Amino acid sequence: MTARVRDIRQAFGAERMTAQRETLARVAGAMGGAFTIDDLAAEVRKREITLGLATVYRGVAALERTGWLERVGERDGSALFARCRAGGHHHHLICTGCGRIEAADCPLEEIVGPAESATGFVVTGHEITLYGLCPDCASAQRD
Amino acid sequence: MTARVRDIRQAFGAERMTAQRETLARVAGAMGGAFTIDDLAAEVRKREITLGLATVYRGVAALERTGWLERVGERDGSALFARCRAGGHHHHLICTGCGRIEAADCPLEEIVGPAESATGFVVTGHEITLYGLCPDCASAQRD
DNA sequence: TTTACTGCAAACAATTTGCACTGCA
DNA sequence: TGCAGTGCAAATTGTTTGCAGTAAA
Repeated sequence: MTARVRDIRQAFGAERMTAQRETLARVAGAMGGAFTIDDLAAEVRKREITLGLATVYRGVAALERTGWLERVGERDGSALFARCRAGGHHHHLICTGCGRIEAADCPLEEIVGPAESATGFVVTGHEITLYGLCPDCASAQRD
Repeated sequence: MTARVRDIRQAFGAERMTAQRETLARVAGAMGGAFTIDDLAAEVRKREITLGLATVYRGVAALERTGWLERVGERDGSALFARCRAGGHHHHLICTGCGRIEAADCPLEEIVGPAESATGFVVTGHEITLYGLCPDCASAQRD
């Protein structure tokens, strides 16, 4: 689950690599689910490392730029990010209980076609995020 | 397109109706598409009416509570709202050219069902946004 | 040596809230 | 009349930015 060294090295693409950025990529890669900037900063702090909040924001933005991280939605007004390894076109299911994230297939054709003909738009991209409870959290809630 | 009197009366459900709220519901109902709080406030101002910004926020929240308005996404960090047909699921198309937004019906079940059975999640909410070019921008781009 | 990255604090923008006041029901 | 709704301004909150110092390349 933890990101490998090769991944970390490539996380920032052609941009400059620093100790802070390595920490950022490493911790983000080990988060295991969707996380906010605050979650990430807290996790970094747990490792006894201090990073300026602005550095975290800028680092995450850079990781998003290279595609290493993906913005997958929002929670309580904060942006949610995740390292998603699923290849190809897909969307995300985010567990509102534990932040766990799963990839979901995209029923693109069934949505886009009708939408285009109904509105005259030419659809070039889209974003679909589903929120819910993963099996564990769902069963925990039933107790 | 303009909301009828009956609609306005029911917009706030059992909550108290005031002159400000009537204005709010009337203007929101006449917006024709998605709008931000700011758009709405500006439109109200055009009618030579003054409403406190907090009143607009609280009024929109109330309209959302009753289902009369729906939060449909965000633009430049501001929440986007729209008056949508009650009950029906739908998604939105955002024009990357001019920012114009259109709503279209959406067969949500076709996304949620398969996603739930594939992952074991219980889906409780969703965010769907399509990006593309509206007819005007699409033809402008061809020139 | 160049200049991108960092940290801090101040700046920002959207939204919320406290409080006294007003006016529906 | 009572209490929900209003208006203002101050407070919050997530995020961005200016700037001087530090360190990759």
